[in-house]
Amino acid sequence: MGGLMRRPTIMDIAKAAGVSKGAVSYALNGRPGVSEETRGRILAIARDLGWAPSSPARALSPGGRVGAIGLVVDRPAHSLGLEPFFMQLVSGIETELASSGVDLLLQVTEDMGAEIAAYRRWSAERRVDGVIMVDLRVDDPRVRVVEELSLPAVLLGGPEGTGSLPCLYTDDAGAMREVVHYLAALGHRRIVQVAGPEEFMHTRARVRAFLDAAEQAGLGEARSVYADYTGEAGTRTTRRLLAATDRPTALVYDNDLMAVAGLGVAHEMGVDVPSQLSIVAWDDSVLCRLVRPSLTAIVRDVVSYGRQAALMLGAAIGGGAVETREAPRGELYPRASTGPLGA
Amino acid sequence: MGGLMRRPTIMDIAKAAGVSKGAVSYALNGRPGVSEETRGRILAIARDLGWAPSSPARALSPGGRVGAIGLVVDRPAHSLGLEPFFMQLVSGIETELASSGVDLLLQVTEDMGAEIAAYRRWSAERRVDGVIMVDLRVDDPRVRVVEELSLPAVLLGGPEGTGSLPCLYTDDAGAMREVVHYLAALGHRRIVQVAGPEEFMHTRARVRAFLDAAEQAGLGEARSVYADYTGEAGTRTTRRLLAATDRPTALVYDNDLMAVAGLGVAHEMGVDVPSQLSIVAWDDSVLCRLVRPSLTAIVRDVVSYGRQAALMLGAAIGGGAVETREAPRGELYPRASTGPLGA
DNA sequence: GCCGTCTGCTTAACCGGTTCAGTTTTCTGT
DNA sequence: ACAGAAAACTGAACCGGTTAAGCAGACGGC
Repeated sequence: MGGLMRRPTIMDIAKAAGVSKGAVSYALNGRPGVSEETRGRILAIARDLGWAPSSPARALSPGGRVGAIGLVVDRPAHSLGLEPFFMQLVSGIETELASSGVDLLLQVTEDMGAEIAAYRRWSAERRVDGVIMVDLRVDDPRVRVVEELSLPAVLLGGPEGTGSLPCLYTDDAGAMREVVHYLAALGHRRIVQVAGPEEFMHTRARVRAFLDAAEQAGLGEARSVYADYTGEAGTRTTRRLLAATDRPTALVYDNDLMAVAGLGVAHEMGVDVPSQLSIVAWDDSVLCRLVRPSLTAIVRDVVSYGRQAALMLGAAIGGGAVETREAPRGELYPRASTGPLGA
Repeated sequence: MGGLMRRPTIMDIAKAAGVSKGAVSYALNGRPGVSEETRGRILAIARDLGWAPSSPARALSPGGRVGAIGLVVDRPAHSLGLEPFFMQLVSGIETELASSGVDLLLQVTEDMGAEIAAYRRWSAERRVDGVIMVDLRVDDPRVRVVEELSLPAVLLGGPEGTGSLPCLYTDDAGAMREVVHYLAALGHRRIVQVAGPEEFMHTRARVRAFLDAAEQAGLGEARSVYADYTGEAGTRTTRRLLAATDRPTALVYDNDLMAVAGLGVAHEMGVDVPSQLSIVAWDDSVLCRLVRPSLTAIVRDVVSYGRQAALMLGAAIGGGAVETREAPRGELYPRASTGPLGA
C-alpha cells in the first residue's frame, strides 16, 4: 500500500518474468516467438500487476493506431440537445467500439469551417484513426479535405457525392413515398413538407421524392419549404402555412423538433390535430411519443445505424476496401397526429 | 505534389533549419535556449511545412499530457437523446477546451459499473488527463476510484460527499424554495414533486428543500415521489397521482422529459393545465418552450456550467489545488403551465 | 592575459511500446 | 551422434517528441 504506484510497463513485467522487453511484447500480443509456458507466465504477471498498454506509446510505434475515432456534430448548440438522433448515433457507435477498446472523440461546432479545422487538427496531431461524418452536403468540401489528408472516413448519407469515401445510406426517397401515399389514402390533397436545410443531400432526396410522389398521386398543390431544423423555424414556418387561405391539411416535418413546434402552433391557432390537420415527423423519438396527440413518425433504428458506421470505419482503418452499404430504411409508424379530415 | 506526404516531424524542421532537434523543440515551445533570430526562422519553417506536434509523442515524454479529458454519461441510451442538459454541457466544456487544444472523449454507459470501468481503462491506458463526473450519488463509489487512480477529476454536484475532489455545485435547495413559494403564492395547497432517482445527491437536496419549504409555507400535504427521469416514469407516476381522489393541484418535475410526459397525461385525463393543474419543470430546454402550454421551468446556464467545470479540471490537471465553487443557481421562469386554480 | 559567466546550441537519454535482425536453445531426421 | 532447421529469446533501433547535461565561443572584469 506504500506510496503512489507508478503505472506498470512491459519493462516491469519483463523484469518480473526474467525475460526481455521484446518477449513480453510478443506474449501480450498473442504473437509467435515465445513458448506457451512463458506466455502464460507473462500474462499472469501482467494481470497481477494490473498492466494495460499505454495508448500513446502504442500509437507512436510505426504503423501504430491511436485507438480513437472522431465525430463532429455541426449544429447550433442550443438546438442540439433536442435531437435524439445524435445521442442515439453516439450510443450505437460506442457499442461497436467498446469491443475493440476504441474511444470516441466528440466535437460540437457552430459552422463547417470549424468542423473542417477539427479534421485537420485531428489528423495533424494524430489524435484519431478515422472519422464518421454526418449530414452530407451538396458539393461537400469535407470530402475533399479528408481525402487529401488520407484520413479514413465513413459518410452517413449519399450514396452520391461521396467521392472515394465509403458511405452508409438509407433510402429516404422510399420512406417519403410511403408517407405521401399514406396521406393521399387518408384523403389529403394539400400537403406541404417542412424540409431541412437545402444544402443537405438528404434534404434534396426527400424533397424530390416528396414532390414526385405527390405528383404521381395527383396532389398538384404539394410543395416543400426549407427550414433549419430549429424549433423557432418550425414555429415560424407553420404559422405562415396555416395562416394562408388555402391552408394545407397535412404537414410533413423533416425532424421531430420542428414537428413538435408545429403541433404547438396548430394548437395555438385553434387548428385541431388530426381532424383539421395531420402531422408527420421524420425521425421518431421519445418526444413524438410524449406529446399529445402523439406524432405519427418515420422510425429508424439509429442505434444500429451508428453501429454499422463504426464497423465500416473500423474496416477502413484496418486498410480494407470498404464498400458503400445501404441501411434499412425508415418505416412509417402511424400514431394519433394523422387521420382523415373531419374525423 | 508528388506522392503522399509523410507528416512532418521536428526532425524535418531541424534539417531544413540546419539545427538540432533540441533547438527546434526549444524554439517551438517558446523556451529559452535559442536566439530570437533562430527561433523566428524555425517557426517560419514549421509553418511552411504545416507541422503540428504529434499528440502521442508529446504524451509519451515524462510528465507529458495526452491533451484529452473524459466524460461518461451514465443513462439509458433511449432516454438520453431527450435531455438537452448533456449536449449543452458538452458544448460548454468544449468552448473552454477549444482554446487549449484539448479534446473530449465521450462515453455513454448503461450502468455505473461500466462507468467505473471506463475511468479505470482511461487511466491505465493513459487516454485522458482527467475526467468530469456528473450525477453525484450518495456514497458514490466513483469518488474512491478516481482518488485511488489519482486521476484528476471535477465533480458536478455536491458539495458534500465529494471526498478530496473539487466540485462545482449549484444551490438547488434555494431554487426549489423559490418554486414552492411561487406555487404557494398562487394558492396551491396540495403539491407533489416528481423527483429523480433517490440515489442522486441532487435529488436528495431537492427533495429535502421541497418538503422543508412546503412545511414552512404551511403546505402540509406536500410530498415527493421518486422516478427515473424517463418519459415512461413520468407518464406512469402522473397518471397515478392524478387518479387519486385528492389529486394535487401542482406538480414539480425534476427534469423536462417527465414534465412533458406529465403534461400529456393531464391532457389525456381531461385535467386542464394550468386552470386545474400547474406544472413546473426543473431544467429548461427548447422542449419546455415548444409544448402547449409552454412549461414554467427552472432555467440554468448549462453551457457556462460546463465551461466552468472544464476550466476547473484544467487547473486540477495543471497540478494546482482547485477549490470547490458554486455556480449561479437556477431561476424560475414562469410560463403558461402555472397559474392560480380555476383561472 | 586569464578566469568566470552567459548565450546558443548539440548530444544523448528518456518515455513505453513494436519489430527486425541476430543468437542461443531445442527439436528433428538419419 | 551430429547437421540442419525450427523455436525461443535477446538486443537494439525506432516512433516523435522533451529535457538534462555538456560544450564552444563571446563577453566582461580585474
